Amino acid sequence: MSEIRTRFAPSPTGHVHIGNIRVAIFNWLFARHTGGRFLLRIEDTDQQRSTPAACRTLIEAMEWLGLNWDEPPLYQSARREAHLAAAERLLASGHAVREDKGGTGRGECIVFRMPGCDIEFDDLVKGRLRKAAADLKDFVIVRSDGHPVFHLANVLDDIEMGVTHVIRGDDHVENTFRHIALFRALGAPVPRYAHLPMIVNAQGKPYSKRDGDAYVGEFRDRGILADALFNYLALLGWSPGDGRELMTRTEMIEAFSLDGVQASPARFDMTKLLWMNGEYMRRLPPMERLDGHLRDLRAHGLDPDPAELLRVLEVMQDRIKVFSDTAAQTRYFFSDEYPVDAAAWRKRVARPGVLPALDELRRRWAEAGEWSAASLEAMLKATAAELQRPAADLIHAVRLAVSGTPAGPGLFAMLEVLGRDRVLRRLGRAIERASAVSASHDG
RNA sequence: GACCCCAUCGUCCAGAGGUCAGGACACCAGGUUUUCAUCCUGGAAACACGGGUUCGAGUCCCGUUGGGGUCGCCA
Repeated sequence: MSEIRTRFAPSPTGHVHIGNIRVAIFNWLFARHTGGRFLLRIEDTDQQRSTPAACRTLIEAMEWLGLNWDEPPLYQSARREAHLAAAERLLASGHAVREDKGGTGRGECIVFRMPGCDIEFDDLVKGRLRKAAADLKDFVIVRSDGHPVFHLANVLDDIEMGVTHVIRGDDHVENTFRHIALFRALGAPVPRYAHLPMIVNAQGKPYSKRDGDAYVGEFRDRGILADALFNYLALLGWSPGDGRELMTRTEMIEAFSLDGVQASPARFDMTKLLWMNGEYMRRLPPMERLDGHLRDLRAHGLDPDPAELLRVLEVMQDRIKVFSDTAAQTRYFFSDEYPVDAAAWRKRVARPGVLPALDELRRRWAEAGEWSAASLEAMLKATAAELQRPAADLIHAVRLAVSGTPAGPGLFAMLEVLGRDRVLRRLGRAIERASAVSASHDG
């Protein structure tokens, strides 16, 4: 019984908040670090919200993040009889009484009597916490409609599961005094407690429904990698102490300790998460990223051949930092319909002397024997030299003409992937458009 | 209002009485790159305030201010 057992005990709703999932991460890390067990309890006693779909959402989120549990999950709703039986025992032992609390006329409920002494405990992150008896009030453990209340169910299930360390959100500290009294009245050992500070939004305020980007599913949909989110969340309120930030699961497990947990709330910083996601992204082989990129492209009405996408990813290198940026950054590889940066166009294409040069280049590339990055580059430079223009002028113009944007991968690698047909077609189209514009200006 | 908790660069963390208060993200400047991203170099940037304790305080104590949590027959 000296084995450490932690648990994550969410009440399933359709959404899993990042604050909650971070609690799960800390429980998981602590269990894995100590060689203990990480358990899952689903507190599904709220009939309205705890739908099967909500439970599925929760489990999916945990699986996505790799938060595996070591024993079959306990569904709190299945424990009702046990909860009620325990309430009877508390009644019998005099720890609880039946009464119409507050005289509501709703009938009798079961009220737990606080022991009347001060209660204190050593919180693993906040230190010694104490509450005077006068500030501790009796509370309902079974409602007049016969339903067990959270406090009772929670404590009883922790006993049932043999939980040794309760790691939960800061918002539970006040409950802990009552829970400790309950454990004692029930004759069960009191677990150790660790209360994690809350995560607040960019404004430093507690998260509310109005805040976007706060549900685990939204991060996944947006293309954030599970490992990146896990790593980022683990670092919110905890650090290994030696400055390491990008860490593997193994490294985090090895370094994790509740001593290193911050007692003050942490602000969620999307920018840093995005940076971290980029770091994880670039370490991923293209083959492994394929699905994520494909999903974004399809969501934007593009459906490229995987082999072609692979070549595109190759030339894009680490420019795409989150899956959801894929279509925006690579559309021109898969479709002739892509936006054109008007300001850049004016600056690099609609310039005197550029059009004839582009036209000459198009003629030479049309007759090129070999369509490779190296030969294309050689031909462009030769052309520029002969026309006595800086190669950069042509390079920029061609880039705009074939991709519509001034930013992107190395031009020649890009041209090679684009292929001769598309490049010549777009060059032609660009020349046409540019001369039409300049003609109208002249007239 | 009562009870409790918290307080180091803009943000996340280091700092367990003696450090030029360190790192990361973001930001700014320069370099590399045909562009962008990457990469490299450099820079600006913090101990909330006031009292103590101490030879010495970001570190300990008290107060102030500011932020947060809880005060349900919700979980």
